[in-house]
Amino acid sequence: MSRAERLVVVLGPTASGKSALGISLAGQLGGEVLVCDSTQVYRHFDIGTAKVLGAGQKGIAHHLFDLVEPEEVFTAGEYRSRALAALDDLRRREKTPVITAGTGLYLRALLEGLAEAPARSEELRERLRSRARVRGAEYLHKVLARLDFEAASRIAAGDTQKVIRAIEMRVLTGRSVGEIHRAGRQALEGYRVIKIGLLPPRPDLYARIEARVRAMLGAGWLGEVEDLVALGIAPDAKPFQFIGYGELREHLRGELSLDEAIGMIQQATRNFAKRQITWFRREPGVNWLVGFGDDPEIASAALDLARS
RNA sequence: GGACGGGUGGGUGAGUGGCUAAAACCAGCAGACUGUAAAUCUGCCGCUCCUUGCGGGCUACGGAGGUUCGAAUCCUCCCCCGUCCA
Repeated sequence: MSRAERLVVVLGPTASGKSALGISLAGQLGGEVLVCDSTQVYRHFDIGTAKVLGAGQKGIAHHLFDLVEPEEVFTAGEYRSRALAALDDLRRREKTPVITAGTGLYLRALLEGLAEAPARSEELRERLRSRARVRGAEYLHKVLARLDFEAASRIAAGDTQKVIRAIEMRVLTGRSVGEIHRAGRQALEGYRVIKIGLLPPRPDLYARIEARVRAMLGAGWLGEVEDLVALGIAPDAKPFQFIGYGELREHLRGELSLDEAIGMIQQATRNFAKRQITWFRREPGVNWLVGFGDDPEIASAALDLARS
C-alpha cells in the first residue's frame, strides 16, 4: 500500500515565471521538473516556445519536452500516458515531481484523466470539414443535433472544431458524448497534489510579455525560424501555427516588417495569456500568489506552500 | 495666400435628415472548452437610474452658431490635419 506522495504543480499564464519557480522549488524539495506545455513537446521549436534548455535548467532534470517531431500529431491523451510514465519513474527514484503547467487541458488530462473516447480520425474530420466549408457551420451543427442533441446544445454552432469532435465521437463509438463522459475517467491517484498558481497583476504581465517577445528575438528566434524553414518542415505542421512562428515566416517572406510581426506576436501572446487565466481560474484547489515566479518573495511563499 | 480632401466612440473605419449610443473590425473585459488547446468558440463593451425592460435620463460624431417637428448627416463662421498650386 503506497502512501500519497507530494506532487507540486506550478501553473499560470505564459511569462508569469513558472519555469523559474519550478526549478527553484525542485531544487529545494529534491525534485525534478515535469513540463506540461503543448508546444514544448515539439523538437526544434525552442526559442518561441520558451523551452528551458541546458544551463537554463540549473542542473535540475526536466522531463516531457522534445517528445515528437514537428510533423507529428500530439494530443492530450498522448501527454497523459507519457506523464504517467514519467511520474512512475520519479516515484521509483524518490524524486518529488514539480509540474510546470501552461496548458490547462493537458494538466487536467493528467490529474483528472480522460474519458474512454476514440482517438481522432483524420479521414472523418476532413470529410466533415469540407461539408462545413460548403454548407456552413450551421449545417454541421444541425447534423450534430440530430446525432447527439445534448452535445449540440452545449456546443456553439460556430465552434466547428468542437462540433466535429462531438460528431466524431458519436460516429466512431455509436455513443453520445454525454454517455462517454458519464462513464467516468481515471483520475490520478497516490499523490497529494499541491497547486500553486501565479497571477501577476495584468498590466505587469502584459509588459513582461512584450519584453519577453523582444528578448526571444534577441536570442535568435528569427534564425531559428529560418533554420526550421530550411529543414523543409511542412508549412502546415502544427508547431508552425504556434504564436510567433507564422508571423516570423511572413516577415521572412517579406510580407511583414519586423516591427509589425513583433506587434502581432505580442498581441497574440497577451490574448493567449488571458485565455490561460480564464482556464486556470476554474482549476480547483489552487493556492494563488499575486506576482511573478522569479520574485524571491513569491518563491518563498511558494516554498512554504509546497512544504505544507 | 489659393484649390481640393478630411476631422466619428480607446484604435482603424462605415454612416449623407428620423429605423443611430451610432455598422464592421481591432483592442479591452468576462466566459466556455474531456484527445488540434499557443487551438476553437461565446457574451459584454459611453455614463447613469430603476419596478431589469426590444425601460427611463444624461452625454456623444473638431468648436460655436443656425435651419428643421427632428442633424453625425444641411447652412454659416472658426480651429486643426493631409495633398496640390503659389
